[in-house]
Amino acid sequence: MTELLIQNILNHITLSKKEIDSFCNLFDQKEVQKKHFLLREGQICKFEGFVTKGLFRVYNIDNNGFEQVLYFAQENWWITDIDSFTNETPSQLYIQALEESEVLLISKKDKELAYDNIPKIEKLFRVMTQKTHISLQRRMIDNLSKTADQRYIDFIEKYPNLFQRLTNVQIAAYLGISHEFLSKIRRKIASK
Amino acid sequence: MTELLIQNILNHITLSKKEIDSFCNLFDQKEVQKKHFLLREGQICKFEGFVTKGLFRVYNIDNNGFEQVLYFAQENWWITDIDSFTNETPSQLYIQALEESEVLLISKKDKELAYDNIPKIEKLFRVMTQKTHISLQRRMIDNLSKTADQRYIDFIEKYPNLFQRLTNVQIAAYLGISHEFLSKIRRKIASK
DNA sequence: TTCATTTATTGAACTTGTTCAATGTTTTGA
DNA sequence: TCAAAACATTGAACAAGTTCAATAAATGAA
Repeated sequence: MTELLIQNILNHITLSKKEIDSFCNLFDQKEVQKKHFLLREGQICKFEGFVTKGLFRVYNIDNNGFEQVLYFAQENWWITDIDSFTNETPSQLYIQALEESEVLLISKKDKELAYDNIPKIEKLFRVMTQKTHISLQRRMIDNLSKTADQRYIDFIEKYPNLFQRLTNVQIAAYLGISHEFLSKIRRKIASK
Repeated sequence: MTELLIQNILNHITLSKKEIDSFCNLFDQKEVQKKHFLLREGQICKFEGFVTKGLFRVYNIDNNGFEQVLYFAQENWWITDIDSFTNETPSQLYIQALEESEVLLISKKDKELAYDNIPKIEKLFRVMTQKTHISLQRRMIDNLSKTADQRYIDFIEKYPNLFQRLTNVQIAAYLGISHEFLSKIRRKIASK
């Protein structure tokens, strides 16, 4: 199912049929079982992926064994550890399927091939990286300026769909709080 | 002084003399007095800047009037509100000189001109945006997983130079804590 | 120089969020 | 279908970080 991928690309830039085909052919489809990993800490992230089905979490495990979610990726989202992928260094992150999932994967070599052969691909990833950076910038500001209560309310409003599909443990790991405290926030909100 | 800019660009990609010249000519130099602003909340950020002298802070003011620093930019750093610049929407941020400073500014129009006329410029900003995104991703993980003590120690180690030039009020606003609490952290560290 | 402003420190009371342990519920996999 | 595992909630004690007010030191502008 590259139809979703094509739509996603055309959403960012315009490409000819030929260009689209030759780019999309660089991707391999992969099915990932629930709870299975696309990436583990210590591995070098050798792919960039586009989710066509299911849901992933990209997370860190800190020195005390607690997990922090960098982001969730559902259908139509891109997924990678850009740090490890770009610098070819061991990743600090885990990427795990939270549901039965499917991704289209492109290797670093093929991606660089595309940069060289299809000039607009450079623009595509320039624009996409800008957008993800803008999102992260907004999240950074929110994390610095808002209380956990407000971040939780914002999360539900911004990602109503993810809210349905995630457990509170996962949402708490994204908000940067313990799941017990999230439970208390939920009670407080519910009692209003 | 575009020499610093040229070095910065060549650090990311290779360009011919001609390409460098025609790109660098798109920048205008501007001097910014200490405490003066390059951007204020509500304005649309119409520039991307390269700092050749001095030091800036890019910060948010939240609903309670507290300031949070998104990043500092000293010599050899790029500076903009990428959100406002890209989407041409009113900025939520302030950009202020903390010292007598100088920047080279490029407008959105001229930057897009460069994208069209100098193909490698697309790669330049793709690579640069990737790098800033990687930095922010690391900071996000650190903010989610580390205590204020550790973030302060990391800051000193990572930016010894900025540490010298900044007040504790500014550093606290970057770490996301009150300056009083930073003072208590400093005492604790000093007493060891 | 001097006076005002900004910066840094401190303590006490307070708020936000964590930790731990217990309990009940839901989901899942064999 | 049934036992195990994961999930959600709660309370109590605790730790991390804030707020406010007071004081002293450093800086800056006239």
